[in-house]
Amino acid sequence: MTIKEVSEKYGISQDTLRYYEKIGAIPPVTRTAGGVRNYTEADIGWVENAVCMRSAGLPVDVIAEYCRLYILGDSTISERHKLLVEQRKKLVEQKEQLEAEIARLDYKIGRYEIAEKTGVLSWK
Amino acid sequence: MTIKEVSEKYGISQDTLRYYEKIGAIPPVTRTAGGVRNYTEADIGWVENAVCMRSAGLPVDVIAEYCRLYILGDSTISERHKLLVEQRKKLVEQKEQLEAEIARLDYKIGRYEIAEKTGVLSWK
DNA sequence: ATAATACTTGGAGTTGGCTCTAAGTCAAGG
DNA sequence: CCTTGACTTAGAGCCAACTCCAAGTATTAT
Repeated sequence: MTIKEVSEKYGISQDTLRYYEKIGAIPPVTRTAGGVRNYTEADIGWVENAVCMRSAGLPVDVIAEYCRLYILGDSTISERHKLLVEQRKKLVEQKEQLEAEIARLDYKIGRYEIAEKTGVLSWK
Repeated sequence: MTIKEVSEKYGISQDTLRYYEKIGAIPPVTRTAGGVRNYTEADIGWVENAVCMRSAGLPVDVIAEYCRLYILGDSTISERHKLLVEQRKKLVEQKEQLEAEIARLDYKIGRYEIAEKTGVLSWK
């Protein structure tokens, strides 16, 4: 698969794909004899991994660190495990923040709906 | 309340408080005769609003826009309502992204736990 | 009154994550 | 072979959200 196809498949720019490779958020991509990127299924799996992690807000350096450990082989299994658990914890915290803010907004929105019916906004 | 106290109360820097005021994410803060910030309860309410919204990832320009509309008065009630509803929608989408990624991580973490028990990591 | 500390401002610098540019190379159609 | 368009690189530029800095003013303790 060409960089263009992968870019379209995941809705990210070709620049971003090259950037992820440069910083190590995905391992070096397979190339043709001429040096052109030719993504294999495995390469695409790594792209998908990076895209999912980013869409949840994981920083690129964490993704790169995971990737680096993976390349180092089995001796890094427990480190990778630890990294994933840490990141999971952060995501759960973020989710709780989001839920709290959604609840806050719901309260405010409720007030606005009353205000629009009655013409009175009884607060700040 | 001084800027230092507010900063400590909410765990954000004095620089950030001044920055929020400069860009309009909070309305102009009450001052002493000498020009020193002296946060009233109302000012603190706005700070809390900004901190909550930011912690959920709402961009500062949206917070500033809400604040601007608020200052314009009752004629902007329906606009403010709309803004809140839009932002709520974005937060719900983010939350869904987070949940999906947490589930993905749980799957991976499960694999690592099996790997650490059996010595086999049966995948990539 | 004076020193030490906390505040003020405008503006420059930093970080993360892209995004764009320039100059050159590769691949397919005519 | 030659053109056209997609690809390559290193490196510069951009945006959001701070964060820091310098130079000056205010407040507090002695």
